[in-house]
Amino acid sequence: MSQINLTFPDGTVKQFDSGISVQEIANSISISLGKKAVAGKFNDQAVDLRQALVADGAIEIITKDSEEGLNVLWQTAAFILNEVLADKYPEMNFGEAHADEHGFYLDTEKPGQAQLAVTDFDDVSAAMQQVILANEPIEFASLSQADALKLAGNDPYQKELVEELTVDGQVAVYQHGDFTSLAYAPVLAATGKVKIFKLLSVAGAYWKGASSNPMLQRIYGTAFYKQKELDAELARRQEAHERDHRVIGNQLDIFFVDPKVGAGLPYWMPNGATIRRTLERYIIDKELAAGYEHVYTPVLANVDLYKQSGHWDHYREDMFPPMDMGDGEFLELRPMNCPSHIQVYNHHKRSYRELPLRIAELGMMHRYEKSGALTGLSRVREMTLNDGHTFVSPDQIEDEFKKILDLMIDVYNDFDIHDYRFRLSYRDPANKEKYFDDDEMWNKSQKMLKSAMDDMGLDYFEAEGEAAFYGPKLDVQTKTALGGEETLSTIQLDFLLPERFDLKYIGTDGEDHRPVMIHRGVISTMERFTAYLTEMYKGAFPTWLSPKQVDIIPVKNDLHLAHAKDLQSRLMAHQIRVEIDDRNEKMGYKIRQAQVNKIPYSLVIGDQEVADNTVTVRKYGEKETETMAFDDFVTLLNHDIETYSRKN
RNA sequence: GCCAUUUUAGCUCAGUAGGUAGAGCGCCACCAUGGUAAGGUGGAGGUCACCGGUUCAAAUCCGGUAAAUGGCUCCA
Repeated sequence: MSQINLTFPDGTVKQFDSGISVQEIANSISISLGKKAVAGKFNDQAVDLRQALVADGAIEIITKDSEEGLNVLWQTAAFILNEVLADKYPEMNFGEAHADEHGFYLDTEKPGQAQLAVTDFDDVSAAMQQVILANEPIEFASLSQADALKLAGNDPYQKELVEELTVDGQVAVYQHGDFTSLAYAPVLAATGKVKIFKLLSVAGAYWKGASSNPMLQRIYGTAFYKQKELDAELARRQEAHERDHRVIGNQLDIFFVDPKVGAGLPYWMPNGATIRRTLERYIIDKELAAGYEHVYTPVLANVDLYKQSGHWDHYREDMFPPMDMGDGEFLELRPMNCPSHIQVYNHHKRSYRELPLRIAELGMMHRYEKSGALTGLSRVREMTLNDGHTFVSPDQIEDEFKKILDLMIDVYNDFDIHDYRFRLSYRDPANKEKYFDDDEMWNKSQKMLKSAMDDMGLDYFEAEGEAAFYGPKLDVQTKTALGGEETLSTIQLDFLLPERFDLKYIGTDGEDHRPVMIHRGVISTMERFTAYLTEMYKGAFPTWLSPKQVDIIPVKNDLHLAHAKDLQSRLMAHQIRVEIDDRNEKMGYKIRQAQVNKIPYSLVIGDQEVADNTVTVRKYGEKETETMAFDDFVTLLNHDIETYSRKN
């Protein structure tokens, strides 16, 4: 019998008889591993425990309690869901079943009928429970492609999947009773191994993720070995909901969107406006210190400007339609600020001595986002971007790129933002028509970005098809409360617009030269950044950002209100945002209100405080109070604000 | 834009089977009230998203529109 060499994760290589199964390999290592094993990984590809191995390669055992082990459980739950639905609705078509970050999903289609709905979940769940209780083996088998196609019947999606999953004329499948499913990924060996599951929601999803394809009905669910784990997952979802900036934005009166005015056009209430104004002042000061010059440019411009920039050709579906002024002029709401800043650059003849020239603006722009994409403050149709365009000579690109990154990292530290990853966003080579057509430019600038990142020793990942139409980008990717990934900051290299607008500077040689543009946004749009911070802080903004910073609570209005008012005006003289709660309510009630509204500091003022010129301070989220001299409290506040309440 | 669901008081939600609306919180008033998470009583507040249809009668049934939510596609 021939032998194969298998490499284990720790690097050791062992020899086995060809045809050995993953389960047998696990057993050979230890009895406990054999028991805990739920699947294997062969050359980084998840495989069933019963898979026979006949070639050399890297092997890894996936255990029940690992993250990948959970995927096997989810895949099994999806298999059972698939089986139950196929039994209940013989005419139903099925797409792939998959595990994702928090559970599984299965794509379904009832041709020409009402699709499966949440109201069907009780019935379907009950049927799944029966399959689980029966606890019968799920067989792992291999069919010829012809047999598999026969089983797929009239289901167009299954037919396509059979073709895709065929290897050497054979298709791996799982079978339980009369039901056969394609093996998309490993499942457990028996239906009873799925202990706790829950169907969660339905949603539309395009077949193969292409909007030109039919839309299937996707059923989402999750499963665990223990009820406690499911409870924890449901609690996590609840916590995510409570963190959602739309929920907090409503509770704390930060913003609203009025359908009368228009979808995606948010109103900033005084609390939100205070946060925004604080952000704007902050970033402008940072930029001034970094050598930027701020401008104001119009949100409307002649459509010709965007024809010249290329937005008209490459970005039109995201733009509001032009306004016909009736005299041959067409005005366009700008979707980006770059052409405006180019006009600023071009307003004077420029010398190499002026470079890098850094133009910045809190630039308001309008993009016609698809209705289904709009989300609270994080995806809107009118937004103000912390925009900046740096014009550099080619030899200054790398240095300027690093300066911008330094600024970004500095700013992130001030906000205590640490959970993010860098993405190098390239154009999609298979889809070149979406981008400006200049291979050399793309290759050159993509390489340049990568080498600058390597040079700075920063971790990043690369993504094709994420570039802007005019050039590649470095994006900073963060997570929203609900788990979605969003771009916060971005730095983009642009060799194209300088060409299109014929930008020049006079070099040391007295000749004209072409500058390069770097587009950058550090704190994103005011809208998205506010949404992000709201979720990150869960509405408990650090003192410097908090709409209300201090809440003064007189113990008894008759006796202490006058003193409270005196304290208020003294704090206001220090630019502190302070309110007095002089309602006819008990103290406990007012303390509760201050906590519910997440005000950083509550001050209780009674006889003692009036007599000693002290304040009794309760910090948000803490139960203890501290009585201190008023002046010390002012010092504490100022320190808090000056350091942005950073933890480090 | 697409699929599904939803839309009732400022907010969160009830409203059973068609018979023209309720609660809690908030707001207002009065009473009570001296130390760290909800004192009491009363009151105001709603074209039941909008338009149309079925019906003697529609918050409730049907159709359309808009918006929101969950996803998909697309993006700061």
